[in-house]
Amino acid sequence: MHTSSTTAQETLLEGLTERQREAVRHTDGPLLVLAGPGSGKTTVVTRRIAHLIASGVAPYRILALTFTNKAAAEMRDRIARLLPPDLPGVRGLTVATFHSFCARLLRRYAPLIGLAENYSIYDTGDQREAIKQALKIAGLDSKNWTPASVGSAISNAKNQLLDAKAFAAQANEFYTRSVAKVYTQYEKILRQHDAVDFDDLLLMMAKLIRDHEGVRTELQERFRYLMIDEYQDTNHAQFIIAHSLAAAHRNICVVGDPDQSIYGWRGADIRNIMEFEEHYSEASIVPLGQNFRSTGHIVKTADTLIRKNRQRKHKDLHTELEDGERPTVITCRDEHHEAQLIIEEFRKLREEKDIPWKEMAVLYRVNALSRVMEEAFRNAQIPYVIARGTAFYDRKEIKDALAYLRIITNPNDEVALKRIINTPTRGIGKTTLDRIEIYAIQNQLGLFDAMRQVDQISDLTARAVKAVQNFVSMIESWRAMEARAASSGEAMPTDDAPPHDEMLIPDRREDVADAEGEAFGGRTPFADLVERVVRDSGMEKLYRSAKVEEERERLDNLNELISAAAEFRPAGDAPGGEDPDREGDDRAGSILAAFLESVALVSDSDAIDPANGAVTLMTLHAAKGLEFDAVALAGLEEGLLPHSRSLENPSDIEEERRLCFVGITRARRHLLISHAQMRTQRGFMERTISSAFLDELPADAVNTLDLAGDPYGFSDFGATGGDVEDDRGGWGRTSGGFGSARKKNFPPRSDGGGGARKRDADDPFIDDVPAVEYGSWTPKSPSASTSRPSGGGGGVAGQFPVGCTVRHPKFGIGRVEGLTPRPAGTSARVNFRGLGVKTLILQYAKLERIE
DNA sequence: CTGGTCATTTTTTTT
DNA sequence: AAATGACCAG
Repeated sequence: MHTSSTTAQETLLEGLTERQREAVRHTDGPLLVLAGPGSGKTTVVTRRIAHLIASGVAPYRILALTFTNKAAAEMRDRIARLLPPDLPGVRGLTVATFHSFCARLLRRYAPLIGLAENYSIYDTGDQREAIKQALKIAGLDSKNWTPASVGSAISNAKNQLLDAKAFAAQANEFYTRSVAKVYTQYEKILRQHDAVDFDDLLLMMAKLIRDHEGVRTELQERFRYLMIDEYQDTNHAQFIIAHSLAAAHRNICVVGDPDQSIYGWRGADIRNIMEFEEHYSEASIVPLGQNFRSTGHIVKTADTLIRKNRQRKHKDLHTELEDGERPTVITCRDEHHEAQLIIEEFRKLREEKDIPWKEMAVLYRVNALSRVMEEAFRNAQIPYVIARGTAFYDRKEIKDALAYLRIITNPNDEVALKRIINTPTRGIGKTTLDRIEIYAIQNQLGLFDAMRQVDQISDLTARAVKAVQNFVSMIESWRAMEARAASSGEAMPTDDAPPHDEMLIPDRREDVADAEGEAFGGRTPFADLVERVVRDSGMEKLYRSAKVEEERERLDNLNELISAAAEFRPAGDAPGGEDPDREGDDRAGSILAAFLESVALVSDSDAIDPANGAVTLMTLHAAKGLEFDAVALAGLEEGLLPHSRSLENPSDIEEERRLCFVGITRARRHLLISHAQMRTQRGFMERTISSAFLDELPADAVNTLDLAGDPYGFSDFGATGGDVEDDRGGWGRTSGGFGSARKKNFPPRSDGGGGARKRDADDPFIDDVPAVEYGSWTPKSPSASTSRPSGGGGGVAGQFPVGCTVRHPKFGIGRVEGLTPRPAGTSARVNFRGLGVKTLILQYAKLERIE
């Protein structure tokens, strides 16, 4: 036993430098690891944890905190690989993000602080809604007070651990006093909704530890060894949480690099890492300056740049690798040219150096730059992925579905409720909602409770009452279903029988056939619930019958959500328990709650999947912690990098410089830095000024190349009209974007890039051309997309089948392209000559069928 | 009540 | 350019 762990310990030191070993071997007491880029930080951290375990520390006594789920997952994974697979108790190890750690503990200790266990987590969008409401109540004009600016003021306050009361107490200027008013209202709203925002997770956790000695000692008892990654990015609240946890045993190991602190705007306090030694005078400090990642010229470029920062502790950055290729700075004409040149370069690297696409990345300061890049990569037929992890969960249909799910667990989540109360439309319009709200206020009820008693509300049409009642009982039937699932062993796969239930909509399995497909066999009651929601809510029907392809794709996304639900397993390492061997399955809430929590806390960087063979496009922020053989750093222009918002404050400029430093140090061997002379911003093409950072790069380590006059930028889009070899791009002529013409003109995309097509404004053949002159719909091409068996259209619809020609008193002659039955009456999409498509309600529109 | 059109605005970065 | 908010025909 002892021998085996001794050898295990030795194995863990293999292949490390003396410095690295020092960090790995360290066990007790405070430790600061200053880890420069590419210095083997993750290796050191994971081995250190494995080493602790090998030295006899029980895994459940260790807590490692990161910033992103991806970092946590990777750490967990790498630690697991360092340990014998059968080691007992490994599952007790807690590796989590700050936010998810806090979220779970808050759930556990919710009653102590008067929080509902089933609380919702408000994302930025939800937060915005709540703040809007707060602004209204506080009586502030939303003209001068944008939800965003107030929101960030509130966020700053929360990061400083100032709650509304504390903030108000120290607010003496007009501005802060106003913010204080909104803040107070906002908090009230959150509490009424049983909701917390991201900052609350930290704030409330910090307060919980501070104010409740029992909790504090319990957690200190359990987590004897604390590890914090990316420590330079911690804010004050996180600082307090970490140090309260460590106060008793002082076994705190923090790892970070002040030069990579890029989250100051989010409240990260670089002093946390700079002053670590002042907080822990007995701390050991291990600087890791040797870079194992990048070749010499790249390291020198990065080092030279970062030395320009004044507020900085000097750190020696060096490499023993060969000098390698020099980074190249190129000047381009405009953003299109820039994208072209990057693509040329990547192609060359692939062909000549055999570098795979997945080892290449394009980095930029702002997401807005991704559009042009994306388009260029698509046209060039190079596989690419955009690191937008939230993108999936940002989709309207997904947000809607999640709002439905939220309302199941938390009836007081009114932001969710309002979002979906009439989506898809079910006849609960604004007037109805207003009346319900008034009733709710008069009777001191929550919105949902008010809806439960709609029949008590005067002035509502019978129709509206009925609609509301249906809505309420739909939600309640889901709730019943969820409760049943929760009580009957939820991890069990279901037998195929759908839970029998008071169904509002007959459960037609055939409808679902294609929703199942791949998820076959792995179905869980929870996935069934999600599916039910998608179906009962009417979303399925809505999108299935949509006429636009883009809309119909939303159904695929919803199916993806169902699959995600089927695969979802709550994180096992719920912290806080007393039982060492417990497998951590002690979450307070249901699977549903855990799912919603995990979904609320995903980040962009979580989505980066190294497995796929594609070039990665992402922001500099998202790139932190990653590395690639080849990196292109785009948009090195004043106003962009450094960003215009940072120009006033010298310390903000330093953060921009660090951002640039982070970008440079992502590259292993090839680095291309670009700027364009002209760039389209806010719809206008403007002249740019090259970034001051470019002048700070070492002249002897980089190549500079002015390609603005370069001829081979021809490849642009302007390739007007006639470019014969490009027969796939020709939007225009044949298609004209009407009728059956679908947007399939682009080469197939690897990833759901889908939309964002661009009109070629220069093409004389499209736009403003009356659709009728283009014969595409004269022949009876059974335009696959629009033909629908007009189901349930009812009376009038039969007279105007899809494809027939009609006359409208005002719009003239047109052709019916689609019919959509709605409660309000069937609507028809009619393409009128010279006017384009209009949507008309058949029963009102005075249509006349001709021919 | 719905959905289109028109007018107005834009904090970049993210848990 | 794109996304939200306000307004009116059907």
